[in-house]
Amino acid sequence: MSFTDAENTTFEAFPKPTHDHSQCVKEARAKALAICQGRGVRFTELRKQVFELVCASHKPIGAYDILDVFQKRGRKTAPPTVYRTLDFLLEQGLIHRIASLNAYIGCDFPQEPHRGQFVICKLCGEATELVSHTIDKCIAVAAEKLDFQVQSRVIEILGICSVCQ
Amino acid sequence: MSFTDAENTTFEAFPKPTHDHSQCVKEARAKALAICQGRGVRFTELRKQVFELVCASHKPIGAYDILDVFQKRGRKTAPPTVYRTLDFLLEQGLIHRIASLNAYIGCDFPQEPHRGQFVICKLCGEATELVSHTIDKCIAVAAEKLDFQVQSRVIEILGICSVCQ
DNA sequence: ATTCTAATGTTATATTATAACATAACAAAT
DNA sequence: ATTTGTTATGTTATAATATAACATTAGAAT
Repeated sequence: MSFTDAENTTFEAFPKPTHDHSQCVKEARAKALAICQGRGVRFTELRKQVFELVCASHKPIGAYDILDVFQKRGRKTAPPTVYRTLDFLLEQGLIHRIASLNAYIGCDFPQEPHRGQFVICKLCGEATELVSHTIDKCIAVAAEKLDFQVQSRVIEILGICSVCQ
Repeated sequence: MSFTDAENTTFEAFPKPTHDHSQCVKEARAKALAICQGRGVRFTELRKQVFELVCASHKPIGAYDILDVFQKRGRKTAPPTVYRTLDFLLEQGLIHRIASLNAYIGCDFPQEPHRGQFVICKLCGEATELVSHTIDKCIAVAAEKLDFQVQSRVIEILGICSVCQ
């Protein structure tokens, strides 16, 4: 579910506990595969598995959490394998990194590469992606005034979600 | 130097290489001292020294950089000492943490506690603090729509500053 | 089949941060 | 000025996050 309000902010609601998450992951994987095929880059088994782990919930997941899962599955894996794979997924815009948590989350709008904006619940850990064109605009205005060339940005809003209040 | 534009964004220009930085630090230290006295918290020698190191430039500085300086000065210091002191300065709003760099920078507006918004040059490392009420407003609107209680936020804009272009 | 490149494996180590407990410095009250 | 309670700092160890450097494997393209 997503909105575009008067301020031109598009965002998803905190994922309802009731939503069919297996379906959610399935769609994300199909999208990711299509994007990779379209770009002529390989969505290997390893990449697919890491992507699925990242998308397994709407809570950002740490690199070492991913590592642990692989190791518990009996796959002997070292940190560089995980980090490289995360880097690939980041480059392709299939996931985002949450700097304030050192963690990773699936991108809800992978079709067009963009910088994520996130609302993150400190209690349940759920994170929601925002797309606020007003914020983008405001940043663009400030950047222009400073004659500053924007390359990337980190926008993370932390607090308590409606479910956890 | 600071501006407030039509979008209600207040910000400082990238510090001119010509500005009198020793004066800049001196003022910051006086302000910090006054704030601590006003609040009845202690601005100890250690805290003063860490604060001065953080304010020594307009580039965010890492905790271990601070540690190195202390050790080079012959003061036997361990990480917890530095981190605790940084935590104190953060709590008092005298410095900010830049999540995307794991680094710390002096706060330009310590009188009233706030969450920083930063523009950071990836080449020279200089960082400038923004205060955009438009961005704040936009976040508030989105948060209200999501029924989300904002506790803190991370806003960091990375790119190339006018000097480095 | 060969060759080239991209992907992954492997080992080691760098960087950032905190837990847990010990000591010291300071402030307030006797 | 001593005691007492509290805050600040010291100390040791280790946790958590991330990357460098080089070896091997798997795919793609000829």
